[in-house]
Parts: sequence; structure tokens; C-alpha cells
Amino acid sequence: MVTKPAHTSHVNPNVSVDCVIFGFDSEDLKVLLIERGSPENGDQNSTAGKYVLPGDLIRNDENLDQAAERVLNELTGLKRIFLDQFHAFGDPERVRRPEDQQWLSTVRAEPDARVITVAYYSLVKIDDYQPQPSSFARKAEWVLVNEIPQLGFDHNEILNRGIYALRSKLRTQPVGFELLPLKFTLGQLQNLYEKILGNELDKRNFRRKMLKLGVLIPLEERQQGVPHKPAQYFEFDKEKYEQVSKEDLSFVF
Amino acid sequence: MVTKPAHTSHVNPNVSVDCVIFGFDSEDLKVLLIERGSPENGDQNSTAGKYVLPGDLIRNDENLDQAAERVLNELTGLKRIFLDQFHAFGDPERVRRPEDQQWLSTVRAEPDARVITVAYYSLVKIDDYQPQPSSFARKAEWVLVNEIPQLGFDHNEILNRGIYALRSKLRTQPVGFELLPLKFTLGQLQNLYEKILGNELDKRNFRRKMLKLGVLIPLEERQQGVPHKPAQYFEFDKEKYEQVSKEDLSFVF
DNA sequence: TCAAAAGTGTTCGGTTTACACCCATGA
DNA sequence: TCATGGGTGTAAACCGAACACTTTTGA
Repeated sequence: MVTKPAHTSHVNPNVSVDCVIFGFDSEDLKVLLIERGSPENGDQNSTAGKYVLPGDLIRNDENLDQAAERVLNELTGLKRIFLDQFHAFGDPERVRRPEDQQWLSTVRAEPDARVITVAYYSLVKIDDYQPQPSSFARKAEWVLVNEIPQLGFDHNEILNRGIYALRSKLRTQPVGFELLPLKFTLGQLQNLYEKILGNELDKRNFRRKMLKLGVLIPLEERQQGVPHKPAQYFEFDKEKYEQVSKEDLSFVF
Repeated sequence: MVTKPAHTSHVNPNVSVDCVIFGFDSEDLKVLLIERGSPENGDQNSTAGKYVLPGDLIRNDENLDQAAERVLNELTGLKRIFLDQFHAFGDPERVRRPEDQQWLSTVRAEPDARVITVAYYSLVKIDDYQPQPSSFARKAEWVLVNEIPQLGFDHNEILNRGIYALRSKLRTQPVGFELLPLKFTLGQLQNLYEKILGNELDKRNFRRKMLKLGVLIPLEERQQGVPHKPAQYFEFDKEKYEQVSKEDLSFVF
């Protein structure tokens, strides 16, 4: 979903990609939403539909993954990060709400074209993210996954399904490398798992399981300045991590 | 992928659905392919690209699931059967091979439009299937999944990924109800699992596990006329089956 | 009587779960 | 000294994997 393109002929009016971009600030799971510049409605019905997922029509010289990568890169400045396609949404009415139409008319060459969207979720290290002065989106904002407002289009549905996809991923493969900083504590990792899965985990069992996987390298370094016993830092063993990632389904909580 | 529609304006030229339709004849896992009527090439390069997956452009008044259901229904006469979307394919070159272009020109209003396709896999009881005298496809044929020829477009890739999707499904949820006749033996069920997963399973462990799931109802009836000890028939307990189906990920081989 | 598939239990090892206390630190 | 999260072990239940022989039938 976005900005009016320079050469409309290079853009396919019927197919878009949308990205659910997850970030984790060592505390909470968040999603990057973009604020749609409420065109000429002073403050109308407050915040409903003010935010949307980042997305765009695809160009005719790129495939779907490339389109998603482009959207992500234009928005975050990041490249080569984790991106997974999870579902296509094609309800004929999905872009027909008046407020969505109104916005599209400011932004699209063919605002009333039917649009099927292919949705991706993406995992980024929140620290690496720098808002881009992009063509795109006046403003992007990290929002807690537990405090998602009403979004434009069918983006709440897409987002919910994205969370579900992330959970499934987490249950079958180690996720974490993509969301945590280079060095992190086991407490942070456990917290990440708990925030994604939405339930608490037993500390001892969690540690045992993670360490047995063999993808964590303990570092000498410890936390400093914390008002409790300082935790040891770990980093991921990228080689083993990728190896284990391929062994799908080996890994179920 | 298919037949020239009556009212082109109702059809979206850029988005199609394709279906990987799995069937099981109590012996082998098969896929329903349609033969594309080699237009004016006597016998050219033999069978390469002769077959394609059933599919069609979507209509502008239906959503993606409905489009897939329509394709399936037109081809098999079946309704309300298992259908799962698994991936969208959007390489800009995916319909550009000369032989594919040639065929499209006999069948599409805009044969050179870019087409993104949304792929579904579907599970049908092969006995229920009756070839339909459809607009569609001169001929449909069940082909062993181990003997898939070279298909048109990117359909080999789609098919492979469909098999993978079916395997993932099987590992996390009971599949079988959709593919087996109403009553069946445990041998048939095990064979189904083996054919989908592509490896052998231990008979005793398989039986124990299946029976413990609690979705099988033993019948009084036994096989007749077989040259070995006749097997007991079972049927699925639909209620429990659906309940267990929802408990995702409970079920891993 | 033979061939073919049905049907049936047990053992071993590894995994999961539940559970409670002491430790190191900064405030 | 207190509050905070770090860090640790064990026992019981459960589960997966491996493994071989008898039964029933039709040909």
C-alpha cells in the first residue's frame, strides 16, 4: 500500500505486497506500522484506520520476494534480513472501505483497482533500524503487538495471521538470531519466546533446552550496572544456527 | 491456467489460482493434472510441458478461496472438500516460455499479461471423483506423484512445494479423513502416511499412535476375499477428528 | 502348504514437566 | 538490607524407537 509511483506502467495495479515487520527491544514484541497522512479529515473518527502495514504495488520487473524486500528496505534501510511469505489475501472488498478509497485516491494511479496482496513477515533487530527519509510513509512507528489499533484495509487480519505464522515458525525452528542484538542474555531470549508465544516458560527447562541445541556460544562478558546478579552474555553460533534452522520440526515447545 | 472466458471484463488478467489436487487410491498418492491440447504441434518435443496443474484466472467477484473452489468444482464435480492455500508465485518470467505463451494465446484474452498465481493444495477421495465435461481441460488424469513429467509454466515448482506443504500438514495434524474412503483399514492408513512422507513407518508404533489419538472408530466389518488375514475396518470419528485437527502441532512423526 | 498381510508387547533411552532455593548486584 | 532477576538439579511421567512372532485367509 503506498505512494504514487513515477511510472505507472511499470507497476502492476492488481498485486501488492504487505509486510508485518516484527522487532524486539529486549522487552516487548513490536510491529512497524506506518501512519497514513489523514488527507483532509481534520480528526474525524480519531485513530481508527490511521495506521496501515507497510506495503506497495509490485513492479513488473520484480518478483514477490523482491517487492517485499524493496518495501522493507525503503522503509528501514535494512537489507538481507529475514522475510517469509505467509499468505495471500484477495477479498474483492478488501480495498473498498470509503476511508481506504479516499486515501488510495491520493496515492494510487488506479485507486479503485482490485488488489490482491501477498503478505510477508519479517524479523529485524530494532537497534539496527533507522527511519528512512523514504518516498513512502510520512511516519513509521513501532507499536506493541498487544496494542494494535484498528488498521486500514484488512490489515488487522493480515497482522493477526502474521503473528500466527511467527509462532509456528518459533515452534519448529530457532528464531532469535534475527530479533536479538549480537550479544544477549538467556533472560532476554526467554522473554522473546514468551512474548511471541504469549505464555510463560519455565526458566530451568528453557535454559536446558536452548543450551542443548548447541547454537549458543557463552561469552566471558557479563551485564554491568544491573541491580541484581549480572547475567552472562551469549551469542549465536551462526553456522550451527543455520544448520538447526534447516532441520525443520525438530524443535517444539 | 485455462479456457478463454466468456466475459473477459469479469476476469482479472493478473491473478490466477492453481490447484495441486491430491488423491489416494489405497495404493498410491496421485495428483490430478490436465492435459493441454497441444495446439498445432503434431508431436513436437514429446511430452514435455504437455501437462499443467488445473487453474484459472480469478474473477473479479470472487475471493481467492472461491476461485480455487470453482476450479476444483469445475474439474471434479466435488464441493466442500479440503483446500489449503500454501504459496503465491510471482516470477515475472513464469509465463514467458514460448510454448506456454503459444498455449496461452489460444486460451487467454491477454496472453502476455503478467500473472501472479496463488497455489492451493486439495485432498480428494479418488473414488468420489468423476471427470467433468467441463469448459476446462480436454482431459484430466491422475498421475503418480513419483512420476510427474515436466509440466508447463513453473508448475513443477508449485507441485513440489505443494507436496512439501502436504507433508508439513501431515506432521502436525491428522490427514486421512480427506483422502480415504469412509471405511478403511489401518494398513491403508499407514500406507497413505508412508506415501506422503516418503518413508516407511513401524507398524506397531503407527497403530499405537493412531489409536491413541482417539479419532478412529473400529467397525465390526472385516475385509473379504483377500488372500491373507482379513483386516478390520475403521472409520473416522468426525467430531474428534476436527477437534484434534485444531490442536495444531500436537502430532509429529 | 504357501504366500501375504494382519495383528500384537516390551524394553530402553531420551525428553518433558514440575518444582524451590541460593547468589550477586545496585540502590 | 532489600528487591531484582540470575543461576542451578532431580525425580516422575511420558514418548519414541527398535524389534519378531503368530494368525487368518485364498490360492
